[in-house]
Amino acid sequence: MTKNPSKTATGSKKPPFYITTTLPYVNAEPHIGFAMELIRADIIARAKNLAGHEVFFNTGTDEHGLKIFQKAKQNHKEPQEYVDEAAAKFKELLPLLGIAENVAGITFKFVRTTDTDHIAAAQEFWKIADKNGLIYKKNYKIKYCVGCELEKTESELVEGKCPLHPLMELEVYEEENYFFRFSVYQKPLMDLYGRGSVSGSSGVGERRDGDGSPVTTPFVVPSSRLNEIRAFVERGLEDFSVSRLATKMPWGIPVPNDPAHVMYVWFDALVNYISTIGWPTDMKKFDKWWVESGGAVQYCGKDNLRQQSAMWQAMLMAVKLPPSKQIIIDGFITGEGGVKMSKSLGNAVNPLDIVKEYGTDALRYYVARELHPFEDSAYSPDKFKESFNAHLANGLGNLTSRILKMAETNGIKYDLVAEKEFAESAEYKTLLEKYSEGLDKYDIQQASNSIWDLIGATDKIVQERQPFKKIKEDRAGAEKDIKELLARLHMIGTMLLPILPETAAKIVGLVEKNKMPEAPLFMRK
RNA sequence: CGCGGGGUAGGGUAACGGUAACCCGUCAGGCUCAUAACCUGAAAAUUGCCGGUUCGAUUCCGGCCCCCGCAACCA
Repeated sequence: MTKNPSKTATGSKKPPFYITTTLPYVNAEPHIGFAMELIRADIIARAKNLAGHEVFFNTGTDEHGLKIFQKAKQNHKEPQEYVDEAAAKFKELLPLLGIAENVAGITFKFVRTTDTDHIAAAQEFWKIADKNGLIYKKNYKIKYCVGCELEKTESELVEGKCPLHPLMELEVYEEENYFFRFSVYQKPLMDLYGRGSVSGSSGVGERRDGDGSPVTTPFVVPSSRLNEIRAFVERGLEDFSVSRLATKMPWGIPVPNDPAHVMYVWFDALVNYISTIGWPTDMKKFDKWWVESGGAVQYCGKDNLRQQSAMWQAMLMAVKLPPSKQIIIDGFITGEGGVKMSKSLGNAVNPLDIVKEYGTDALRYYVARELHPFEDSAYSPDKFKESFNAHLANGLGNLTSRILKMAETNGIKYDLVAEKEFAESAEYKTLLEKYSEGLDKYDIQQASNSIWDLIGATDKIVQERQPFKKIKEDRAGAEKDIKELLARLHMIGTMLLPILPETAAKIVGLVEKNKMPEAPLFMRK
């Protein structure tokens, strides 16, 4: 088997591919950050599917825990009622973002941590980890600020005091909790990070893709995040609490054989990555999507680095399951000037407002090309509008109009001979390499840039060869030019398929039917 | 000395030892197939500060200043 999917011989089966987002916690409205994560995962899912892989695409909602319990109470609702409504809201987002819910070859799943099969899976997971000796009970010191009437974590304290009530002594009491033996996984985790990394490959038990080829990209992408988690694990790990007293916080999955405790939400939520693909009841399905595929590619924000790349991996080891395939870390979307987005600052952006004004593909374009694939990026309405006008209206949309107008009025049709010729050109090969390499590295911006390189080069050709003028004295020459332009446009549409599915399908369709768009693809704003 | 990332034209980014590149915006010219779109050209950066290594540093080393995450049970 070859490592490069594009080199796989026709007919040989490509391994299944599994990609997932994190499950957003439903204590707040869907925000732009989650929309971004979903769009990116969707682009990768579609691209893999188009490249011939069968794809499983998972997303959903995380619905247990104290914050949700409190939020439900605030709204005078039962927790279940509250999360049902919240989950529905997140689900509504999917079609507006153009998520591949109904695409042939992509199995889409929206998992909720309150689903009965997820609850059963989380309990089974706990039982196995417990049986393997990785869960134990111990007294846990709680620091309680009487002033706030709240428990305080170490990170909330300033010099050992509650910053809001620095004159009051914290009450300390002990509570029995279950703990996970995270500490024993320091070495195994370091090994995991070492393997498959570009530089420090150990050569032993390398991570393998479903077809047996070694995974050559780092376990955590980008590699700066891999360094970060490595440094964190290297400093030593402490066991972490994985339960809460049900009397204090009943909204969670009951701990097996101990109804006095519920699972801590992280422990519960992370299991979704395998419960969603049938573990532990449908092991055939699980094997396909977790074992044959080489595990999940997990998109998450940088605040999730530890949970995804350390805690979850250790948990998998505790139940003797193979690790995830890769963790892809996103940056955050910030407001203008890199200021954190927040409701209180009033600079939070609702993805639905953008979709309403500009359309689904415009938002997808912005995420794909204007946001840094791994670092923080600033969003501003002005920037959005500028890039929309420059690249979607003036760039892609206008190019489509001008080429199809020439083709339609002169009755010149797209044909495969011209397309084949262009596909064999050095120009196209270079672009395609940039495009595929970008997608392989999860650098969606690079992949998108290659398409806009082609758009720019094609605009230039129209200007230089002037087929609209040439047609008057040299019909054959102009026809050849226009056929090449049509081939180029067709190629642009094809490359755009995973990124702007709706627009891409439209372009491909128009070229094949030799029809000029009835209305501009993107109206200048 | 907690850990990590970063400071490059008006804005956003790239290059990472050898004339500082790209996109947006601005200005001038060209074209008329196209969505006042498109093409060409120009202006615009002493690459955070100070010192060192080097024939030569944005790029390597040391120090300093500033910004942004994280610092574990916060989902």
